[in-house]
Amino acid sequence: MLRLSKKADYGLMAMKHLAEHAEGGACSAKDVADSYRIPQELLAKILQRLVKSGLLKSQHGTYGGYVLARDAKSISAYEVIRAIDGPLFITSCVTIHGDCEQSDLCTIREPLKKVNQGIEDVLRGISIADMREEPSTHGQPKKLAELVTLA
Amino acid sequence: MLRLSKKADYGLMAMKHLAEHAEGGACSAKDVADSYRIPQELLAKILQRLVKSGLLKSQHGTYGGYVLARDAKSISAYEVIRAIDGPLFITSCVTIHGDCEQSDLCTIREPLKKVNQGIEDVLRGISIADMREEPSTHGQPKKLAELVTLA
DNA sequence: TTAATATCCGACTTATTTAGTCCGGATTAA
DNA sequence: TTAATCCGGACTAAATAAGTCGGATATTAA
Repeated sequence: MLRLSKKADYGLMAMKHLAEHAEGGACSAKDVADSYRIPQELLAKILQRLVKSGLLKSQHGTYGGYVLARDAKSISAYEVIRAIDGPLFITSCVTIHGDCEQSDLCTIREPLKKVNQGIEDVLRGISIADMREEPSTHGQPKKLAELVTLA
Repeated sequence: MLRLSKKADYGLMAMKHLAEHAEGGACSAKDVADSYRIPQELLAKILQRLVKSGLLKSQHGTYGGYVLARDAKSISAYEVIRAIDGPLFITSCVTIHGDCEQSDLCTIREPLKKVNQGIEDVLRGISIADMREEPSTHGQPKKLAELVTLA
């Protein structure tokens, strides 16, 4: 159903949390998990992946935890999601390993690649910092206009 | 992983097929299934949902089958996907029934709603007719530019 | 009227993916 | 040394998706 996994959800929440608590040192996985009632062990694994992808830095030991590796403005939702859930492919047809069995029969792969690119662009266009903003007060659009070209 | 279900894939393939075979009367589920090696019974159910959603018309009996209910240009990928997979929500948080258990704790719902809208716009911007076009020959963008406004 | 071809629809099984748990180990600060 | 923390693999459980089956109804051709 084109839904984000819970892991990605949790990851985005954690990233946002870390962005908001950038002052005051690192946050532990437990801190974050408790704040949002996320299973601690699960969140731990998610944060580990974000470290391996270079989006977070970790600090072992007492008073250790995680901090953003870069400025929140420069980290896109796309990067977070991709780090957690892997490559983003809207089609079942197209995978890392190449194309599906029905490859020569599938006629919608090319068109859907463009849709895929469009969605990727949308996700690239929003940063962790953007997510701190409160629901727009019906003013003019606040930030950026993404130009997505189809077909 | 933000992936389209196979059912949605199959549905789009079938819609495209029907668009290309609009002349020459209805196509049966079997015809379409055989063309793309889709399990016949499965495709049948998908086509039935598309009928219930008003995207296809069906004809019982010998030489019966399915035809598009409207012009291929006026049917968007979004409509097809939604008919098959139900409402499109990128967040796990937001469902038909309202918000998730962590509602008051979830801080990313609002930002993601905008992303969701952006993706919806991308999918609304491509029609079944658009999918007939062959991979672009690196010319200028062929069709439409979607303006997606975030944040 | 009968036979063949279709759609229709719900229940069911199986496969795959996602979510969550568990445990032992390594690192660091007090 | 001890307590807090990250690390990472293996595992189980839950949820979803994919596919199957059986029977009913509608339509057309012979």
